[in-house]
Amino acid sequence: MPQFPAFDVMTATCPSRTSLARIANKWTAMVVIALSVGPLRFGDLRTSVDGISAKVLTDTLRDLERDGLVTRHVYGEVPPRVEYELSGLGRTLYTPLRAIALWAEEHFTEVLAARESYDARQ
Amino acid sequence: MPQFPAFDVMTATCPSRTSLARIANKWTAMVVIALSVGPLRFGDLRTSVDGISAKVLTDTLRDLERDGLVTRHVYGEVPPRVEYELSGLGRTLYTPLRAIALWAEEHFTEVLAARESYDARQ
DNA sequence: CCGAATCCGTGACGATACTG
DNA sequence: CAGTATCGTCACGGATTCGG
Repeated sequence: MPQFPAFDVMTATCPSRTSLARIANKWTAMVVIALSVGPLRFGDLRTSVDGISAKVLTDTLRDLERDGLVTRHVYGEVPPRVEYELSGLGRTLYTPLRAIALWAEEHFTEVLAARESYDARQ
Repeated sequence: MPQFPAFDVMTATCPSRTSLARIANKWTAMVVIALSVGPLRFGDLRTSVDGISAKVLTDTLRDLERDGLVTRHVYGEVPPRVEYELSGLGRTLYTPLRAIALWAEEHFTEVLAARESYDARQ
């Protein structure tokens, strides 16, 4: 087990908590991963991130835009066209998020098995 | 930007979503990181993860135990002593989680700056 | 048709008090 | 010391409706 030096995330006063909180929600990771292929418009994101509702996708994108992770381009067309793209900062987030997603894909069978045996024990 | 092949996390039916959801909450990452140094008892965890309440810590530990990420050892002593330890599976989760925490610590200034300028714009 | 705004329920989160 | 019990709040997330 590694040693860790200045553990700022662990102290409640440190503002790094706020950027950790941004990631700690249901959809952020998937949206960022979906955008990692390049700019996508709203509708494509909606089908790419399976199961997300329109409202939640808008909220997630607003938050990501507010935190400088995503940029938003509106084209004055009919029908309307809005594209979302990862910023430079957003791209730095992609690698660790992808690692989390890979972990989830690799280990979910073990997680489900552990859960089952835990529930059976009660 | 990289290509991704079989993107199971992105499909709503895939059970890997459930293990992704485990990480998508406020405290899991910090608790796992705190436990990465070795076994800790409840009280030490409580002070290590600054700001967490007893109830929420218990809930988080229960969930982690249920999913096989943490083991719980009760020593029949007075006063009671309970130690929590990362399982093998839990240790595989540490690396990606630590990467996320590092990202948060490295980039929170940029995030806060972006947020400020976004809010000023409204 | 595409994207945004409105309403609303649930559940995570948190404070406090209490028990073995 | 290591939790439980109870209650309150609030924001996340979902169905629906609106706008252009």
